[in-house]
Amino acid sequence: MSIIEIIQNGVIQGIKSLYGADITADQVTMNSTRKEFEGDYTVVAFSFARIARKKPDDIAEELGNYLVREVEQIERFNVIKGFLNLSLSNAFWRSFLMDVFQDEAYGRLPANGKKVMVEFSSPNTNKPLHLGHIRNILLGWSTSRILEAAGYKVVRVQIVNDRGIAICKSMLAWQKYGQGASPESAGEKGDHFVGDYYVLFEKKFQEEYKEWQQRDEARQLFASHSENGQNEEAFFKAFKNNYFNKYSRLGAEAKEMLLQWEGGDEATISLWKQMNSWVYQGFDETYRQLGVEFDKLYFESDTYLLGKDAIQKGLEQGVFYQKEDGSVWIDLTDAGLDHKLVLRSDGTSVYITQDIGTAQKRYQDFGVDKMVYVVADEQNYHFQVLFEILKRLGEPYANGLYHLSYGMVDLPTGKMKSREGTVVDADDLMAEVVAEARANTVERDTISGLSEEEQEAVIRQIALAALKFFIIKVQPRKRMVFDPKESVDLQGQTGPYVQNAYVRVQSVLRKGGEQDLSPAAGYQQLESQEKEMLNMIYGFPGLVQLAAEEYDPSSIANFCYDLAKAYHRFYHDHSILNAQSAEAKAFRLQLSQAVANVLRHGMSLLGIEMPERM
RNA sequence: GGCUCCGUAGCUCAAUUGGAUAGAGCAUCUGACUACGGAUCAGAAGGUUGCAGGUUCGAAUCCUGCCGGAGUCACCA
Repeated sequence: MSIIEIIQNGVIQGIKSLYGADITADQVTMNSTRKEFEGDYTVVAFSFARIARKKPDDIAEELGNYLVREVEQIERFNVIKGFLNLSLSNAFWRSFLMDVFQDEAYGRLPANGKKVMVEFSSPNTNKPLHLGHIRNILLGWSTSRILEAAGYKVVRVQIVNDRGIAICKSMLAWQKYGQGASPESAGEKGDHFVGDYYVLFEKKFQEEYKEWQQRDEARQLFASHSENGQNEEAFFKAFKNNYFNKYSRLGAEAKEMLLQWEGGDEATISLWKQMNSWVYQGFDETYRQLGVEFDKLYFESDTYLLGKDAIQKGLEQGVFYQKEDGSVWIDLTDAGLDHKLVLRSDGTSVYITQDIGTAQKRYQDFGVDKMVYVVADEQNYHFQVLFEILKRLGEPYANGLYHLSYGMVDLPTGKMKSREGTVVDADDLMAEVVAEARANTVERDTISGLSEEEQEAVIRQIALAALKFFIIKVQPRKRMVFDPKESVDLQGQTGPYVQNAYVRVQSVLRKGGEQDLSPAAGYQQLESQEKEMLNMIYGFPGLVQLAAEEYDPSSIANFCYDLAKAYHRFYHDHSILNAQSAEAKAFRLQLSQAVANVLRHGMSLLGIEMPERM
């Protein structure tokens, strides 16, 4: 039983014995005592005022006396304005520390026998990954790590959007203008190489469009279609898609290519495979740099026809209804949603059809209890609809579906816009933070004793810690502003700050960790800062549980920062190796080790590594 | 326009899910080791938590109404 439960039970029994009332554990509001007061845990007495028909202060006083008398671990209490602050005994903290300080897996919860799938990244194959993907990937990866630590078996997947008109544009541009070039011949990463052809297509298309706008055909269209007062520029901007579909030569060629792809044309398929394989090589490199991997990749080219069977079955069950034109719909108005099309009148799929089929396939493949989709918040409505449909189809995993929705990443200058060239490329960004970390490390000259490779590894660890922490510390739901200048900061509330606390511990342990730590058992007067850290460490497993339940890695990041901060302060205020007694020294070495373990574990849940020196 | 999310210090973010005097970092200013790593620590300054009501012993948090921002409302993905 945790100390929190022990206290809660004590309170329940105390209320019973003092006032003859029965209460439950969730009626006992408890939290860690705030730093400015003495104590470890605080029980709020206000809620008992009605039951006991006494003033909160009096209740707290009586309850405090009861708890000190009846609960072994509680040693003292004080009452301030209806808050009962409880101090645990030094013996309790000492034995807790003794139990955990060598446990590197502390915070890992026992296996719960459940399996969860986490889908993240899910890029298109026509251009390289950017900052938005990075937030997605870091959220997906850290969430999957946290779920693992909370006892789940985790399957990491992505759905690769490898088909459609976009990749055809890249293919067509390469075919027309590429002259047989390859990433090798161009000396370029595969995903960037293919992305360049996508951009080239857009450029050529714009040129074609501009030229067409001067022709009679276009002039007449503008004259007859332009709404009252709409100027030429606005008209042609709005008309772009129409032009692509009905008039453009390049558009027609791209669409023709898509048809050939769908028809299984050999040359087209072979070109498609070639282009995509270049892209995958590029993606793999980016994933490797970020330190993430997947258990299984789903490709849209395999799944885009899935789901039709499910629609048919649902139609028979009456979940869906068919209109006269043959299109199939679902009425979700009683769930506060809308009518939604699930199959076109020509019998072809829409996006959601595919998602239904893919969910079913995944369940067949892995038999998961839960599925988490890491997708930006622009698709909130889509996932509400999808989950409601899967529920009505009676899918066994329907209650375990979760859309891990996250806000878009903005730049200090505003939104990222590909057309304005403000999109922050993932590879460029990583190179930038590494360069910054390298410059800093060289200037500090702290690790020049290490080999070249070791130095480079440490620099990368620092750089990625800065980048990852900067992004993960923000709650997923919130939109965030990404300032590239701040993301390479290595001081303050940053990943390297947390790493530095860990590195300090390692340095101390190298100098004094070999000795016998058993005198720690005789350490009597714990400092408040020591208890503060122990209290935080004590709460770590519960936080892992909570972070898993709420799919919220930011809480782990903030915890790591708070613990590192507490350690930095302690380290400054108190001597460890030159402590006043052998008991204090041993205890502090244990405590340092415990802090380091929790920091390393906590940061590993975010996909952040700890260097031994920095 | 309907629905959803967001609004906290100049800036970037917290706030133990309704608890105590709303906390950190950055930026600004001032300090700290003849000491275990200064990527550190301490201090100053910075707030009507968008606004107005309501519920409550207690509200940044819950309810209502406004204001501002974002997203979405395709036989697109």
